[in-house]
Amino acid sequence: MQLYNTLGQTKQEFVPHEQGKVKMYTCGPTVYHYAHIGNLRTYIMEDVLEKQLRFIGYDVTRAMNITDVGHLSSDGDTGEDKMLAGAKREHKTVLEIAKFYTDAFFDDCDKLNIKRPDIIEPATGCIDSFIEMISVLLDKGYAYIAGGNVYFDTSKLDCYYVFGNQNEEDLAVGVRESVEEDLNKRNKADFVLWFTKSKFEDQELKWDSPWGSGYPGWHIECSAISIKNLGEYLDIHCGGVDNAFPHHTNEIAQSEAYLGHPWCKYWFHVLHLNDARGKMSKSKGGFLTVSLLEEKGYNPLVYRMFCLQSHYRKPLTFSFESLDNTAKAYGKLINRISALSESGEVSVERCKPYIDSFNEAMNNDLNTAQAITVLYDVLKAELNDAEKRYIIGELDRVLSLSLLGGADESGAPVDGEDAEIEALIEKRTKARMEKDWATADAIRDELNARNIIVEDTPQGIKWRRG
RNA sequence: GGCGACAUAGCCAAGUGGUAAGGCAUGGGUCUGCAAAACCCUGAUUCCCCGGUUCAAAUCCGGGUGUCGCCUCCA
Repeated sequence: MQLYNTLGQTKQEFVPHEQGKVKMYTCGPTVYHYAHIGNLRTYIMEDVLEKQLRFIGYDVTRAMNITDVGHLSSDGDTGEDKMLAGAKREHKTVLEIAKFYTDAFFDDCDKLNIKRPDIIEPATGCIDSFIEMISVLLDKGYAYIAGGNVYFDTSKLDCYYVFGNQNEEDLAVGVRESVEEDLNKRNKADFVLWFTKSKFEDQELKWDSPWGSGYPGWHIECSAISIKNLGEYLDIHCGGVDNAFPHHTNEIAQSEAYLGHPWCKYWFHVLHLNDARGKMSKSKGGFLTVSLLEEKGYNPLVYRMFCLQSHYRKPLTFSFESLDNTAKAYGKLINRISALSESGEVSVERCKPYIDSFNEAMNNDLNTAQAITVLYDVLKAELNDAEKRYIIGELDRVLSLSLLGGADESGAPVDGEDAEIEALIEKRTKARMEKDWATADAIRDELNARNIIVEDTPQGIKWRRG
């Protein structure tokens, strides 16, 4: 498989550290608010990566953290911790907030058919690992204590700026308004490993450490959780582009200083979802969530398809015009697939070329837009319906667009409402037989008003929820 | 100021030197009591601009322009 690696900024052949096995790490959400659909774009693309790796035979182990502490300072450093601000806003404790939004995050993932990582670790459960790692960094001379905090000393590294050719002198400190320079730092790029003194004095969660009561820095979490669960050699580290610097750069610095050898070989970064104003972000407000899309009548999987039609390394601009476009396309696709019968013998031999071309697209740096066109090729192909269903089912193991409709059908048993609809359809059929078009159309209008779509096909009348 | 990504029809988008995939929308047609669905047909003399290399460039090189991101909160 060819993958673009931010480390080196080129497409490279993917070769895991241990043959046949892939260790994958994902920077998880900060659970102080709902995830917006831009956040979810990253998780969708990572999900596709993981599933494609499994599809072509790798044994994948994937871990993700839940940030319920640390790197939570509020937007613009207005003096409140994000988790604390969330807690105050909703009159809950920090841990209650974390639990609530963690659950909300996974609900959204479920709706988008995003598989749970094998390992999910909240940061608050790994404090001992952070302390152990920081202790080693101090012992090895990669860290120092100043003003009550423990800092990582970037000048001890041969190469700090691993993702590009930056010079430390060019770093603009405090570019953002209201972010102040930390005078305890020996070098501009140094970062905090452990806080005991911070501008957020009312930190709700604190832990004892050799350096005093405090809480972990913003970057140590991912390194420690990854090494603890996936070992000393990581194959793929994922995240949104905005994490490349400084978060991932710092992770590499501290992990390799701690381990004493190279750590992660491939860095997979997903570009942002933009709207007319630029990057969608929680701090700007007006962001879209999965529930909001549902309220507007969109199936969340339409958003998944929207993401898959683009490439993960391209900025994607969101607009309702584009989403409507995809909603239409998705509806048509599902329609065509559900019209397929179960008849015919499946010849794996005949199906193979389509699966091959799907893999060819996907193994070329996850060309999902190209991979989706295989779906259309299959529908048009000279294959029997059973074969088409078989191929689509296989491809959907990676695409996860519920193309064969499983979830919907099993989740909607015939209930009272269905029986009532069936009765109305029956009545309309009778009217049509008698050429009583007025009655037939009236019934159809009534059903339409209840969001039921009625279609008169040569095979009989079909109905579905719109 | 420094670093990085992106730029193809109304929209989403493939394409990595050989003469512009696919999807949605549009228009026309078949079918139909009508509608819907389905199916068929219909689109860029051209790939942000200007140079260069080549028999041949959307694709390579040089120089611009524009949009977006990062430079210690961010997916």
